[in-house]
Amino acid sequence: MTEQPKFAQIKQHIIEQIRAGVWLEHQRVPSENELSDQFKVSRMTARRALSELTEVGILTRSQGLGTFVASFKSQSSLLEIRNIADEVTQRGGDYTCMVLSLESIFAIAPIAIALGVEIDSQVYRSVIVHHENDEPLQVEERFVNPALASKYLQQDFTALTPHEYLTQVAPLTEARHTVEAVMPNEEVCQWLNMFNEEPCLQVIRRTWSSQGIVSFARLISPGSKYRLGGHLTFKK
Amino acid sequence: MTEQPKFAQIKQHIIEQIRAGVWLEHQRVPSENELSDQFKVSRMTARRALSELTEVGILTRSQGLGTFVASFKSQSSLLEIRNIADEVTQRGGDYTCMVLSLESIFAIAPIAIALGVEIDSQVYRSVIVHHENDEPLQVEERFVNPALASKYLQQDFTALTPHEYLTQVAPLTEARHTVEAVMPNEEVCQWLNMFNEEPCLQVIRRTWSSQGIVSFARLISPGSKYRLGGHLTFKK
DNA sequence: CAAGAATACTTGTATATACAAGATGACTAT
DNA sequence: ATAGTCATCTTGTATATACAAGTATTCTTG
Repeated sequence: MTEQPKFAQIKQHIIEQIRAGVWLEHQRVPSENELSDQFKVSRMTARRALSELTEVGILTRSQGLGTFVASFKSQSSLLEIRNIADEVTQRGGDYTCMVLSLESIFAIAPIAIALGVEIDSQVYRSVIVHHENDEPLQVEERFVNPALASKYLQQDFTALTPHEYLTQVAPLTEARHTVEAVMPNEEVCQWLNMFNEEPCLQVIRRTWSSQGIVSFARLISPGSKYRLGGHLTFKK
Repeated sequence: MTEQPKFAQIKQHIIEQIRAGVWLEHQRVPSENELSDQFKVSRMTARRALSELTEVGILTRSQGLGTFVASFKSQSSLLEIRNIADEVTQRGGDYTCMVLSLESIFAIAPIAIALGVEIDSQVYRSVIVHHENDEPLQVEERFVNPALASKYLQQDFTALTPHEYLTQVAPLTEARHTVEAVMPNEEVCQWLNMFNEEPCLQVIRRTWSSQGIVSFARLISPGSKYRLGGHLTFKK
């Protein structure tokens, strides 16, 4: 093998198809036999490509059925900022949300840069407060690149969270986030219904699709009500 | 195969040896041929066990040399609270630390429970402030189970961080942490040399070895100086 | 003694083959 | 028409074999 090994070439080909949006979430990918025909390799080699991509969570397989593109959700593993609606209902809470703002604005410099668009161009902005048992739990301020989600302003986010909607219209390929402790400003205090000042956990998250930066979100929660958890272990 | 497949049995055997502390960090594990002799399987089957454990970060392999138990560090992947000394030096900063306290105390209830020992029994406690360029960056208050690290009080933590020392004397098998935003109390303000109040990022971490809970640590950093980052992507 | 070659180990890649087992649709007998 | 069977697809497990390539030791040769 002068260059890359065959199984790696096949892996790369599969990833490219997914990144380019040719094969979408939950869609079937070629079977071991199809791949081995197509790439002129043995079934075991094609199998290796599929298996390794499965192990890192890009594909899922099921005996008798086939191999499928995994949902981006499952990618996330540890530092996933889980869908807050799921998180609340999962622990038996009552989840509601309020859309405080849903508009088109002119991007000031820091937002334009974070979204990779021109300064003063139009971008979409939403402000949503997530509640657990009617108490505000998290405020989500999100800026969206209109080129990649043109119908963002027409959505009903009490039914489908922005993150869920965006993963549908612009399949995610990458996400970065930072976690920090901040003091809420007045606006945030109002949104979260906080009377006395309290430190907040702020997650900043930017998401990419194959066409570019999709959105930039600030998720702010009161330190007393929200924490992130992580868990590492040896057992497989 | 009536029960578990052979490669899974071998994987389990390897994990057990590591959990039990029989095979330590960076130590060699049996080669593919040795395993295939021992378990009466083909080399490919033994290889599969080793490869899969490598892919999840439990082992590392190197052509011509052999297969080794990975360092627990590399386990961590995303939410790893990286060794702060490494983190600072890696970004070109000057790392120093001060040991403010290193003592044996009687465990009050919450600490005893977190460590899984009797209330009022003796536990070790250390308070260390980590500095970057002579500015305090993080305070680490740690409680240690003396049964699993009896010589903890004799260590020089300016040379080897507590986490590094503990992984040596009690190989880690599991870690849990939570991240939250808190307001520092007076003590912490003093430790971190903070004059005006500022929200802090607090990481609580408990670590396990095969013999039980090793330690319980609170890592507190000023929100303005420290953040956690995460990164998810499709490319392998 | 020192430099290089031979060797014996290791992991890495690739193939061909066999059978097991889950899923599905078509076909058949009741 | 419905229930069961069968054929055929899929992935899953397991083996035997071959050669490539990296590492370390030993042996040979100058």
